[in-house]
Amino acid sequence: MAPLDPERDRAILDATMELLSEVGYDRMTVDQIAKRAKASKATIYRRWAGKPELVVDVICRRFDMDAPLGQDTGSLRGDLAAIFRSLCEAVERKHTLVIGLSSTLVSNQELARTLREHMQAKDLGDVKALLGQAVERGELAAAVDPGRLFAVAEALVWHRMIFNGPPLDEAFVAESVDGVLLPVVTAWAAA
Amino acid sequence: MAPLDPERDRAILDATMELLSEVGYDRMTVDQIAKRAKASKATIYRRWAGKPELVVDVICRRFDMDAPLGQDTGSLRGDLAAIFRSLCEAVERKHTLVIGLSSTLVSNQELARTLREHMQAKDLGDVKALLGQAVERGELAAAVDPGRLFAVAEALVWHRMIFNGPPLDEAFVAESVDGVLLPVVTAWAAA
Amino acid sequence: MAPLDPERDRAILDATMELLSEVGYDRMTVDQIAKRAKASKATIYRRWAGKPELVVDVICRRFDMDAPLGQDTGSLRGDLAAIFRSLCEAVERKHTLVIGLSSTLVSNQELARTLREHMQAKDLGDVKALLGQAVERGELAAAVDPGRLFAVAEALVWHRMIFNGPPLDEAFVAESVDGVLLPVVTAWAAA
Amino acid sequence: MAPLDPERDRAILDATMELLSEVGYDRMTVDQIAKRAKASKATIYRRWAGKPELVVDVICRRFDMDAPLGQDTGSLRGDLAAIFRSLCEAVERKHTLVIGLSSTLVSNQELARTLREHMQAKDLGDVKALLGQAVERGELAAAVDPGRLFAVAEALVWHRMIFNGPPLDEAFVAESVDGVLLPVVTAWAAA
DNA sequence: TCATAACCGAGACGGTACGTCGCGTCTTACA
DNA sequence: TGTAAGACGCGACGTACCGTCTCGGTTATGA
Repeated sequence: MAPLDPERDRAILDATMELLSEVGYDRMTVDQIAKRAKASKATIYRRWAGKPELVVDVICRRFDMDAPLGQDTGSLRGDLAAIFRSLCEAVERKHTLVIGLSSTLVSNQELARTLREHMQAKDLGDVKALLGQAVERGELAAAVDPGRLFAVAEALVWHRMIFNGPPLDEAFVAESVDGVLLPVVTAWAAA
Repeated sequence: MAPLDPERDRAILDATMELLSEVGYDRMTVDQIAKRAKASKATIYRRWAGKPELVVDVICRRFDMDAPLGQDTGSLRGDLAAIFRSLCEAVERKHTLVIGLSSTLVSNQELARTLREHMQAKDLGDVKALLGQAVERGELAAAVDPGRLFAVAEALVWHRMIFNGPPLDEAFVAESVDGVLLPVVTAWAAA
Repeated sequence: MAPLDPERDRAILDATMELLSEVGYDRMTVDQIAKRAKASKATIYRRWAGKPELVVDVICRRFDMDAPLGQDTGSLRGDLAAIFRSLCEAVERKHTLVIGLSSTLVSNQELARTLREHMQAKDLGDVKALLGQAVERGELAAAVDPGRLFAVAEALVWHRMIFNGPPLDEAFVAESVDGVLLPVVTAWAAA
Repeated sequence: MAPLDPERDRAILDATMELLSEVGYDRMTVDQIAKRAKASKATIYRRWAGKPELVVDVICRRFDMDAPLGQDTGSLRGDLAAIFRSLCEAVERKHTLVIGLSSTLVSNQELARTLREHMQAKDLGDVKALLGQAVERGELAAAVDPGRLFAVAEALVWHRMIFNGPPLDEAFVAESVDGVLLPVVTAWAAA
């Protein structure tokens, strides 16, 4: 057992994940994590330098698990709405974690960068596919950069989440898709 | 001296402002604030309900001090760029403070709303003016909601700040104005 | 309340005293003390550097409270037995405290000396009186040093307590008085 | 190598001995012992039930190394003084260890008895011999119990050590032998 | 000769207590 | 009455030590 037992890693990360969702970052206690993971605090602190680092690790490892978010609905607007709705759900699930970390991120650029890297990643395949289908259907004049579009969508969702808070309802989806994403993507394709 | 001495308000707010910039929200202590302001903690807690509320107040009061951000540049694009650039600067100056607060904002919608109200306050007059001038110049088919536009701009800036970090350079301004703000505002005016 | 509240001192010292008697030094916890004294650990650590120092303080303050131990029984043997029995009881009450401290005493000569000073003190008035009465009754040829006699008695009691442990029964009293104290005091008087 | 390697015993006991002298019982750590002995904690706990037991064992083994303490000086007083002086030296060498153990001894009578058995072991032969010689020389009326006498001597030495601290000088030896041991042993022989 | 078994070092583990720190409340003395 | 000073209860933090355990590696018999 000399090397740190990966089984304990998992138990601790799981417990942390659960507690983050249940009580939030601030009210989550290291003792609670230890108790729920049937671990001791020493075991936790042997792996992570502190509570923020542990939570960052949780987020990093869990962020790639997103279910695929694209569904072919037959129209560009429908596809965009689907993907935007799915993004809302993902953010709504994780915003407690990320928000709770933000103050740490400011003072620890290392962690911030690591976290950012794990927050982007994939999904873009789906976005690219739906944009391609829109071109085929004649809804778009040309292909556009899926990453650039996704970034705008992400910006809208996080902004809403941070400044207005949950919930992210259907009206917000409609407003965002019709008011921003469709105009923007249309303009890009026309350029 | 019966009413709360406004001189103490200022000293406390100043001390808080300084410390926020120096050590960040988490590492800033109420005792530190009291000591630097040569005040007692009682004096602080007689005015604000707690550390987050105090900091929100700091931000609210400082946000109104923004230099006017609209300059008539003669073109819609120029005006939008100017206002966007000014927003970037404001966020760049304050992002440490706001980021440090975000975890509180999520769990305290009251504060979040208050903060948001103070963050847009005066800006909208300028935005509305520049949009009006664009209509007069024939660059826009109709007036559009300045708040809605400002929200999109804000989303882009904060997203960039949180996910990519500083700095916010001129390329980002151009990309945002040409790629998002102009298409969006044109679409809205055409609707 | 600015200076350390003496009322809290008392509550903490009392709680410590009780717990020492109930569970002993090793099993006594600072949290237990705090809880029983309805105090916080911070309040305790603001006054004492640590658990050993607190307990030494308890002993120092409580050690002088010994009830007078001499009763005139009409014979030297009876008086010696009474005083020896009373010493046994005192030691039996305090041995947990003193024993529990001994390892600390070794590494902290300062504390050790302080403790020693508080462990001797008075009582000798009673011992002197009974020895005087014995001279008057003709049981002793001359007066003897009460301190020297008390030291021998103390040695016997502590030795028994440390090496054999409790209880200190009547057989031990008889053996000590008849086998050591009486021969010794007789020899001293005859010299 | 099936039986527990005696070489490891020695290394561990030596390390324990050194550390006891250097930092005292409380601040001595099992991990420290293991590291200094280049052993693992498992190896230690395979041999001893715990830290106190290990230390008791250290003392027990070192106590038997005492140089023989009886020397025939030709007189009872001289013999008693010699043996008492030798006891003083032994205690002075070991008092740090024994003092450090006393709290354990109180709560663990088993260990206390074991320790006590090892502490008197061989000595009594010498004591018995010197008492016998005194009878032969006509200095004593009858044989007396050597264990009982040794217990009194031990009590005096430990009491002095605990309550007055080192050093144990020649004045103390004279006072003890002439003031206590001789009167006591004479009284016992006359009974 | 090789396998079986016991030892060994290393060090992770659960648990418990420690002593520290920060928040928000409260009390006192002064102006 | 408002203020400066600072003690207080509370509770989380991160550390240290104990005694147990699991892991490979090595040595020493006995099949």
